[in-house]
Amino acid sequence: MTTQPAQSEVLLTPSEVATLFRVDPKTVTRWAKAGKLSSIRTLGGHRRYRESEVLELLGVPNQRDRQA
Amino acid sequence: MTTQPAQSEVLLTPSEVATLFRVDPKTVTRWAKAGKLSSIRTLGGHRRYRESEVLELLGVPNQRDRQA
DNA sequence: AGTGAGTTGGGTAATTAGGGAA
DNA sequence: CCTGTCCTAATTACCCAACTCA
Repeated sequence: MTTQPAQSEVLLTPSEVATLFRVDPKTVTRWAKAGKLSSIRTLGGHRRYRESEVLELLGVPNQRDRQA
Repeated sequence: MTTQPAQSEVLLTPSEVATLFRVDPKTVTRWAKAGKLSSIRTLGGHRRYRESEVLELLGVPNQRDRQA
């Protein structure tokens, strides 16, 4: 462990999230627009999603909260 | 490039499962509601089904349990 | 600087959920 | 007991052109 960025979060692209949920990328965009999924924007306006949040919604137990 | 982020289950839509079983999609929904088939929900409430589980129920030998 | 893939936006069909009755 | 169908409302999928990303 050397220089660990403060809070590095693994981000997923719209198509990656869409693949996980078996939906269209556009649907993921609607979820973000509806506030059901938090999104981070690139400087060009493209959306990125937190992997931890997506996996959580998919029902995949998180490593940090595996005591739940 | 659709990089696979994490181990993801391949999911099937209700109509796809219905086609495989030669039943109405509504029937698949009843199976899920009765707990006979596990389902994952999209953020909009639509159900998705695990391909591995469906194939298992169809009698297709699973690749992961091929040592059985 | 240019190319190809991915994303965004808006608009319109197609699926799905839910309950209920045959 | 199980399934297929009818109904309405909600969600999702595919169409386009323009922009961003790597």
